[in-house]
Amino acid sequence: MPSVNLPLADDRAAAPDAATAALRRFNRFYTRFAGVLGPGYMGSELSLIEARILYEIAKGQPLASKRIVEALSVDPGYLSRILRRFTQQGWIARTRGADAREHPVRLTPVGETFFSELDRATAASTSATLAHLSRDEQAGLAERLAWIEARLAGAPLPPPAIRLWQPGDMGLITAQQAVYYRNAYGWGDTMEVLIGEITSRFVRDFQDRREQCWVAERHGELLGSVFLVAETDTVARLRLLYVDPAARGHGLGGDLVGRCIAFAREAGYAELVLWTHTVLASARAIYADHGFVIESAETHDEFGKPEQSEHWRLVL
Amino acid sequence: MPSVNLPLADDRAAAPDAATAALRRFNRFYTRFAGVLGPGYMGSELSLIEARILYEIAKGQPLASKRIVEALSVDPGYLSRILRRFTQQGWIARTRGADAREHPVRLTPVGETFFSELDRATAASTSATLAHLSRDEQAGLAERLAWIEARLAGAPLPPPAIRLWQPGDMGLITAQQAVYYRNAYGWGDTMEVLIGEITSRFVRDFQDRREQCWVAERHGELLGSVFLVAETDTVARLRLLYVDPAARGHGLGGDLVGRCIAFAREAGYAELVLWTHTVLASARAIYADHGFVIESAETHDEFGKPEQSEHWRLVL
DNA sequence: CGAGATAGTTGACAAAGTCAAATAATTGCC
DNA sequence: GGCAATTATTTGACTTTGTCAACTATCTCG
Repeated sequence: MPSVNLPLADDRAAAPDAATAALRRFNRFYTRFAGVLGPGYMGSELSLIEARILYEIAKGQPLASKRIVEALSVDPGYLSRILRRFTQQGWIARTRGADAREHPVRLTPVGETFFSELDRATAASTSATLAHLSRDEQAGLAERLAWIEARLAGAPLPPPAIRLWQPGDMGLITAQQAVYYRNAYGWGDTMEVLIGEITSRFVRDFQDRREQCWVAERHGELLGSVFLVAETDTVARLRLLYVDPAARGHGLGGDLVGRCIAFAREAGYAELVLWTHTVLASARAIYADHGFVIESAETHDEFGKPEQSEHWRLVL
Repeated sequence: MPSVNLPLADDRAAAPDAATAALRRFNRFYTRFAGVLGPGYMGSELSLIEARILYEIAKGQPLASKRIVEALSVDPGYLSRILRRFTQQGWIARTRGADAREHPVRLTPVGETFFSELDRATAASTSATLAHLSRDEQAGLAERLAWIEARLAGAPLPPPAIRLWQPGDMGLITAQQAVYYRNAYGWGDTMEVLIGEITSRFVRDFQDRREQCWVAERHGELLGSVFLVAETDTVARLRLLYVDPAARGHGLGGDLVGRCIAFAREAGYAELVLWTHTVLASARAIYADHGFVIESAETHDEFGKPEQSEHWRLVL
């Protein structure tokens, strides 16, 4: 379910701290929403923290208190008492760690049973919340949650996955690049038409063994793409290389070009050509890195304003 | 920043309760994330609940305890004590309501000052969390939060907004319809090409006064679209009417067709024609409702399998 | 070996939250 | 109009939750 990020005119008019307001609003909403699920966790006798602690133990198995304190930022003294209660319930047992200061805990069989029941009940309750959503909406929800978590956590994002094209990709690619080149370089509607024609033609004339399109995707978001099309029997053309600004600087463009070159060699082409523009500095750097050289240059006016374009070639 | 929901092959392979797992995971993440902001709210002396109560009062001004209890599901006794503390602090004053059982509270000037400082501090802190995100990411975040809140709250979704097309829409429309017709009717790649060509041509030959495209959008999601293009001087053609399954049954398709008809009349066309398929029952119903009648029908094989198609006409 | 750090526990509290009974006002019903 | 039932809020008497600092048992490093 890939989507593309298209900043549009009306978004720009929005207040600069609209995002702040949105997050605060969501915060209010979610504390209430989760709070409904929360106190007296899922009808069990556990409080939310206790449930979280049990979850950490179940996940980490022989787990020192210290780890729980770190993971949940709970007071060590408080934790100690909770763990004693768990022990009295027969859910956990203390073990000896390599370091004898630690008294790692693990679930007893009774604890395993209790936890798995709790887990199942929680899942069922969450699932019920989601029951009124359609399959597509559920998938959309999961994707959005992952996206949000990644950004808010400030955690390093996973590298985008590169895959072959599939139906639906062409339109997204067209939209993404058209909007990007409009915003970044002021290239007009003709650009959108041009890209649309290239992608349409690609699907129409697609030759399995001699042509290909690669797409980079992360959390359902399109982050880059490149096309390799047959020009003649011996010449292949690389087209529409694109890397989203959000994904630049991690070698994604190079990866995509690398795939093209490898594929072109496999397919038995003698050379690989491409057409690009002088303003597209980072793309040019990638081409140069991979051994492409400029054959010729010319200025044209197809994008609504004059641009210097260049023809590059790589002998395979 | 519209996006489209494209259910793809690999998504279908995902476990049926992937969404449940995702929500539970997010729950764990967000309680921790919000918890960081939470206890000892934003460095103020208030707890999270106290801050929320103050927020409700500031928002609702003369506000009966009862309302707060409802909004926040806090214990009335507990609230009573908190309100007494607020009164002692000089932040709020009790008033008499029309119903003398109620003792609505409102902020004193001191309270107003205190609240606005707290509010500013909270906003600043939230804003700081968002500082490492780009403009686009912030906008994307806000949209996703709103989307999620709407689904999880189970609140009635706002009706989609209908607007005129803008750059980038064409690709999204193409992708959306291509994927939909593939999944729902098994129409193949030619369909994607066909739609892509129609949308490309629309942008290329766009005539401001005689042609138009309307797009329905909600929370950044494309939910429907329709095109009106000039066929001859006196005949206009309605093309590519589409309403997302998620938005059906609320008259959106009718609205879109209505806009086309109104525009066609304005623009001075004598008639409006369209081409559709017998399997597209709901679209056909809309056309019939708006006075279109079938002129002719034929079977063709352009979509990868034989389909019965129909030509409809409306005299304006 | 011994000083200083680390993991966990305990005692003594403070804060947060709950529940039922009490109070004051209102509504509905004859 | 009067009285029982209901509603909004408060209060007392609790329990639970959470905090902080002191304490014990180990470990680490020179």
